[in-house]
Amino acid sequence: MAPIVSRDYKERKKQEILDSALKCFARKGFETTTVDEICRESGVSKGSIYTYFSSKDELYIELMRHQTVASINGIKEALEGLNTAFDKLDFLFAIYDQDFSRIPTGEIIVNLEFKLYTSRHNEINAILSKMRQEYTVNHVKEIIEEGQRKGEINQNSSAQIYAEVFWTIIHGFLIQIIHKDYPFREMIQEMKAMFYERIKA
Amino acid sequence: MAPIVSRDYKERKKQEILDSALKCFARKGFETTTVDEICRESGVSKGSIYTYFSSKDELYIELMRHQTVASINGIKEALEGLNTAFDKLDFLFAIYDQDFSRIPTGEIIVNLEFKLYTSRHNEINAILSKMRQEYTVNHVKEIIEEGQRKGEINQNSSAQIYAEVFWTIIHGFLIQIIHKDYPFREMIQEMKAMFYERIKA
Amino acid sequence: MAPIVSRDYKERKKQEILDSALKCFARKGFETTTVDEICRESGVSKGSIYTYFSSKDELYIELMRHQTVASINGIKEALEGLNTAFDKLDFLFAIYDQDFSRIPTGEIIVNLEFKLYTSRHNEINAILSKMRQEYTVNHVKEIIEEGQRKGEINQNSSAQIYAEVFWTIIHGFLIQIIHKDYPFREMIQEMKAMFYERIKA
Amino acid sequence: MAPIVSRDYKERKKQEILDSALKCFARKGFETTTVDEICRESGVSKGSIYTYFSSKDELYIELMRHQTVASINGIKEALEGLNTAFDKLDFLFAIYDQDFSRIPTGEIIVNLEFKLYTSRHNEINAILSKMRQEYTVNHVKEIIEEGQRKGEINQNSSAQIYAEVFWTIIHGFLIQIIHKDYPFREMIQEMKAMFYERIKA
DNA sequence: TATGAATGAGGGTTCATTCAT
DNA sequence: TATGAATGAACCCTCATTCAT
Repeated sequence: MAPIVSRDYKERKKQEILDSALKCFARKGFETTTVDEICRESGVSKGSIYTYFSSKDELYIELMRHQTVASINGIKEALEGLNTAFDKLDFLFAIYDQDFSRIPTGEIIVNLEFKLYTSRHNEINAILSKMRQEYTVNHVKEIIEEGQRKGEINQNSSAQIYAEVFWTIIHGFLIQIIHKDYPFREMIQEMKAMFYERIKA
Repeated sequence: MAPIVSRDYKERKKQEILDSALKCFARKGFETTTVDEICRESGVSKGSIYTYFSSKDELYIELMRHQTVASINGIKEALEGLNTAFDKLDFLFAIYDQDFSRIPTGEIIVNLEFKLYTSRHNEINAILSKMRQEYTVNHVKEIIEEGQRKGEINQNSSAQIYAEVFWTIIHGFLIQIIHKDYPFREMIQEMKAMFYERIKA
Repeated sequence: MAPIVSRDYKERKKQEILDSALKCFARKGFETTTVDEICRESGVSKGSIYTYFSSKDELYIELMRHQTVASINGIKEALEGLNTAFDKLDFLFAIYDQDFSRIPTGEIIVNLEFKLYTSRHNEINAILSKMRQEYTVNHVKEIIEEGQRKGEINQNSSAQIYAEVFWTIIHGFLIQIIHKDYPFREMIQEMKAMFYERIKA
Repeated sequence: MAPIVSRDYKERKKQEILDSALKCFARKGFETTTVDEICRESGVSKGSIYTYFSSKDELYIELMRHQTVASINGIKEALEGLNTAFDKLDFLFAIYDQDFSRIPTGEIIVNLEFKLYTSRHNEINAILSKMRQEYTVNHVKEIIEEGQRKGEINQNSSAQIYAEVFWTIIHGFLIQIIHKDYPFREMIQEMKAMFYERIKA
C-alpha cells in the first residue's frame, strides 16, 4: 500500500525541524532550549517532533550529524577542483577568513557545545571521535601526505601531526568567537602564515 | 556589634562550597548538576548555599572567577623568578605538557563550557572579556614585548597578535581534551616549536 | 446503492481488531495498552480502528460484551445435551478444573479488570449488571430450580441464593489466578465438593 | 544536629498523603487518578509528594502495604481474646457481614485493582504473594489447625486447603461489591454456613 | 473505506528557590 | 547562621483522537 506521504516529504519535514532546532540552540544552547520553543520556531506540533525524533537528545545528535556530514561533503566537493596541497589548505583557511559580522556565531557555539556535551556521553563520544578521525583529520592528513609526496611540504613531522595541528589551530580560533574584540582576520592570517612556514618544504 | 562568625570562617566555607561545585560541574556539567548534588558533595545544606550565593548562576560565575584569579596569581608568581621571554614561555607551555592521565579533564571542560555559557550572557561576557584581556592576553603580551625589547623575539607582528596566537593555540589544544586518542605531548611540543619558530628573532 | 464491502467483511474485520485488542489487554491491561499497540498487533491502521469503534473505551466494552455473549452461548449449547442438574454443574466446574498452564491467565485478568472498570462507570454498570443477572446467575438458577423440582437439590435456600454462591465461588477462584502457588485443581475440587454437599437433597 | 521536623511529623504527613491518595484511587482508580488530584485532595504540593514518595507507583504500593499491614494487625489483636476456632472464624466472617451502605466500596475495589496490577509486575507480585501466604493464608491456617487439634474441625482436608477455601470465598464475595443488587448479608451467611458445614468435626 | 501524520491537552517528574523553625 | 521541607513553574514526553489524502 502506498504511503500517504512521500519519503521525500518526511525528509523535508525532518530537515525543517532540524533547521529550527539549530536556530533555537544557537540562541539559547541545548539545555536551555525547550521543545516548545522548537515547536514555535518550526510551526510544528510537539507530537510531530516526537514522531520524527525519539527524544530531544536524539534530535540534538541527529542535528549535529547532519551538519557535520553536510559541511564535510560541501568541502570535499570544493577541494576536488584544486591541485596543490597549498591551494587546498588555502581554501580551508579561507572558510574562516571572513567578515566577523557574517560568521554564524551561534551555530559555531552550538558545535563547540556539542563537543563538550559528547565528552560526557561515552557512547556517542566514541562514534564522534571516530567520525572526527575519518572525516576531519584524515582528510587534511591526505592533503598533507600528497603535499609531502610532491615535495611541497616537508617531512619534519608526520602528516598526521600536521593535520592535528591544523585542526587544533582552527578549533582554538573558533572558540574565540565568543570574544567580540578578537581580531579574527588578522589572526587567521597570522596563524595561516605560521602554519605554512612550519610545514613548507 | 562584633560579627558572630569570623570573616575568615565565611571565606573558608564559601571556598568549600566552590570546591564541591567544581567537582560536580566537572562530572556532569553546569546545567545538569543540581543544587542538591552540590549539597551532598559539600555536606552543606541548601539553605546555607543560598546564604553564600544568591543563585546557582552566581555560584557558577563566582567559581570561575576564583579559579581564573587563582591560576593567574599562581602563574604570575612562578614567572617572577624567570629571566628570558623564552624561559617564561617554556614555563607556560610546560603547564600543558604533562601526562594525559594527570590532566583534570573535567575541570578543563567546565572552563570551556563556561566560556560558551558567558557568550550568551552579555553582562558577564563583557566583564569576562575584559578580564581575559587584562590578565591573560596582556600578560603574555608583556612577556613578548619584553622579548622584543631584548631582541629575543622578532617584530614581524605585534606583541598583541603573538599573544593572541599563543592563547588560540592553547585553547585549541585544550578543547582536544575530549578526544581520548589525541597525542597530547607530541602536539604541545610540535605547536611550541611552531610558535617559537614564528616569533624568534 | 449497494454497499461496497459486504456486511460480513466488516464483521470479520471488527472481530480481528477485537481479538488483537484482547491479546494486548491481556498482556498489559486496558489503560496501559495504547491504540498503537492494537494497530501493530492487528495490522490495522489507526484510522480504521476508529471507523469501527468510536473510542478506545467503546472498543473495550464491545470486546467484553462479545466475549461474554460468546462464552455464554458456547456453554448453553453444551449444557443442552445434559440431563441432571449435577451433570450440568459438573460441566460448569470442569471448565475451571484444568491444568494451570493452559489457563489463559491474561484473559481472565482482563475480565476481572473490566468488572472493576465498569464499577466506576454507572451507565454501563447498569447494563452489565442486568446481563449478569440474565445470562449468568439466572442460568445457573434455572439449573438449580430444575434440580430442586426433580428432588436432586434441597430447598434449604432459594435457587437464587445457590446460584449466587456458585458464581461467588467461581469468581473467588478466578481472582487467585494471580498467585502462581495457588493449588488450582485441588481447590476447585474441594469447593465443588463443598458446594454439592451444601445443596444436595 | 537536630532535624528540623520530627520523624513523627514526617510519618504523619506521609500518612496524610496516603489517606488522600486512597480517597482518589477509590473514586477513580489508580491509573486514572492524577498526581494533581492527590495534591488537591491532600492540600499538599506536587513537589512535596515527591519528597515523600519517589513515584506515583511507589505511592500506590506503599499505600497498599500500609493498608494490608494495618488491617492484619487490627485483626490479629482482636482475635487474641477469642478462644475456639469457630469464635475466631465468626469474627472474621463478621467483618464482611454488615450493612451494604457502610461498606467502603471504593476501597475494596482499589484493593482488588491492586491485586490485578501486581499480577503484571512480577517483582512486587513475588513479594505480595509471600505476604499473602504469611499473613493471610497462614493466619487462617493456624486457626484451622488449632481447631483440628482440639477436635472442633475435621481433618478431611488439610488446614492449608481449608484456609485457602476461606479466602477464596471472601475474595469471591468482595468482588461482588460492584453489583448493587447482590444480597450481601444473606450471601455471607449462606457461605459461612456452607463453610462451617464442610469443616466442622 | 483506509491510512498514518498531525495535533495538543495533559501526564509524571524535576529542581531552583524560599522560608519557617 | 543553618536547616531541609515546601513550593510550583516548567520540563520532556505520551497518546487518544482527527482529518487530509
